[in-house]
Amino acid sequence: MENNRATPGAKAGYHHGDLRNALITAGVELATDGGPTKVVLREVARRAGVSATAAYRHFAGQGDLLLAVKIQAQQMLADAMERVAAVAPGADSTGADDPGAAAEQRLAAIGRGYVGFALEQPGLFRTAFNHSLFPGAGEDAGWGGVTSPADNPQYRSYHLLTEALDELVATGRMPAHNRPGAEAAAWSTAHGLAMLILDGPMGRLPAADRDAVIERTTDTIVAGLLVPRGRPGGA
Amino acid sequence: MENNRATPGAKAGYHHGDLRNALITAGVELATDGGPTKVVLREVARRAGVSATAAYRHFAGQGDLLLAVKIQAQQMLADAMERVAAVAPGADSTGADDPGAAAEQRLAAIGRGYVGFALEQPGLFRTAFNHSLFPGAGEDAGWGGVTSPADNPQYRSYHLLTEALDELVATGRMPAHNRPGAEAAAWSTAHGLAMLILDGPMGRLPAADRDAVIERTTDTIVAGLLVPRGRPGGA
DNA sequence: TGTACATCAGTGAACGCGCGTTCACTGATGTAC
DNA sequence: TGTACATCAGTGAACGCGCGTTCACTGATGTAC
Repeated sequence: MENNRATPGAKAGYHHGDLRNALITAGVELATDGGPTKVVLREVARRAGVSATAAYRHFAGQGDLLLAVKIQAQQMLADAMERVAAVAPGADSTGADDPGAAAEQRLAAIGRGYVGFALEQPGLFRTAFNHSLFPGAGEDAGWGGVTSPADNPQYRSYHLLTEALDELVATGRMPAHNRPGAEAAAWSTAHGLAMLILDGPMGRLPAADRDAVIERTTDTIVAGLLVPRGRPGGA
Repeated sequence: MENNRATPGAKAGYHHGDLRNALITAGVELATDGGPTKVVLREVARRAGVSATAAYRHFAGQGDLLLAVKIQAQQMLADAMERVAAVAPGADSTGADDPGAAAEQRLAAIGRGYVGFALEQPGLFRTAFNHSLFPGAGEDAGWGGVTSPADNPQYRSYHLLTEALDELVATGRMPAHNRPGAEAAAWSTAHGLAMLILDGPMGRLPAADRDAVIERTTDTIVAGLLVPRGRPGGA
């Protein structure tokens, strides 16, 4: 295995050139197989071909490094979802016979993409949602508020979800009064499904059963989002 | 702080009498404030007023001890849900004007109980779902299959959920063809909601907003469970 | 009821481990003149 | 273009820490006779 030098042709020397990124990459490697607890400063430095001390030129400490890896994992989740959404029907809002149905399928695809990433990359998924005990009490550990704008790494995938839901309203397929809080409901269901499969009681299901559960759960939450419900204040 | 002796009046001696349980109790204490990573053999033994070595008379090692604590945390979650369910309308299936509505409220109460436990006892909740890396690859780490019977510590709360869903069908409020997989959908939504509040982007919401999100998400998944959907094989 | 002895459930010292972090240092790079 | 020097980005040895676990041990308990 080669050291992760800045560019393949760059002469290997005392100065790395892009050590910060190389360390993050090595950290992501470790997170990929083993999750957040494997992201250990000394091993990350070792993988980058550098002394442990060197990491302190680029990160305040292990917690800071792990936070950077966490944010990277969040971005990789967002990338995966964008890839899925790009393929889903109605991605460009044109050419669909039934724009409402297309938006609905798009929402379901986003959910499947989310759960799919979690199952294919459990280490990264866990890292993205790592509950960091030590980066400072009360801190956000990589999350902005749910409604915060674009420098939140999760914002891209959150935005995908928002768009799909908006389109469901625009096409008349979802009642406007169902719209508030819809992101939370959709996201919660996908997230819980992923977690219960990874670490919970659904982890032992045969693959076919598991896929059926994913399908039915997706159908259920989509149905709940679309069906007219009592307006706020009603029963 | 006293050593955790078997019984208050028992004479403190060389032999503890109920050390296994005392160690689990100390482990639960640590898990309560700090989650699973705080459940460290030496500290558990210290809290029980005993040498670290003594723990090896009762557990194979740290992983085994943590597993026992995890199972205890699962039982405490089940207890909390039973408490909530006992208070919910229709708990005894009698005396309700509208049994269907009662069953629906009961389901919602179970969900709120689940999320409530997670928010009130985050350390225990995380411990109950701790992804243990080392108790042996391929092992279950405290979960039986979703359909397995009563020696599964989670079975009690799972059973509550099953009963509520069955009753929704029995009262005609939920179409029978919605029934399969309904546990997974309900559980996933509650679990994801809890997780996203604890470790995810919904952690920063003001309490009022957070409660509103919980309410709307609950409504959404319940609506999805109740509304007639396409039968398997349909679109 | 008393005694010998096996077994059980503790003790405490010691081990090795890998970690995060600090320290004084040094080689490489860039800039002023 | 060349040289002096400040600054930057590395090195490697060392520290203390708390952990899990092993070891030889010993006090307490229970049982056979």
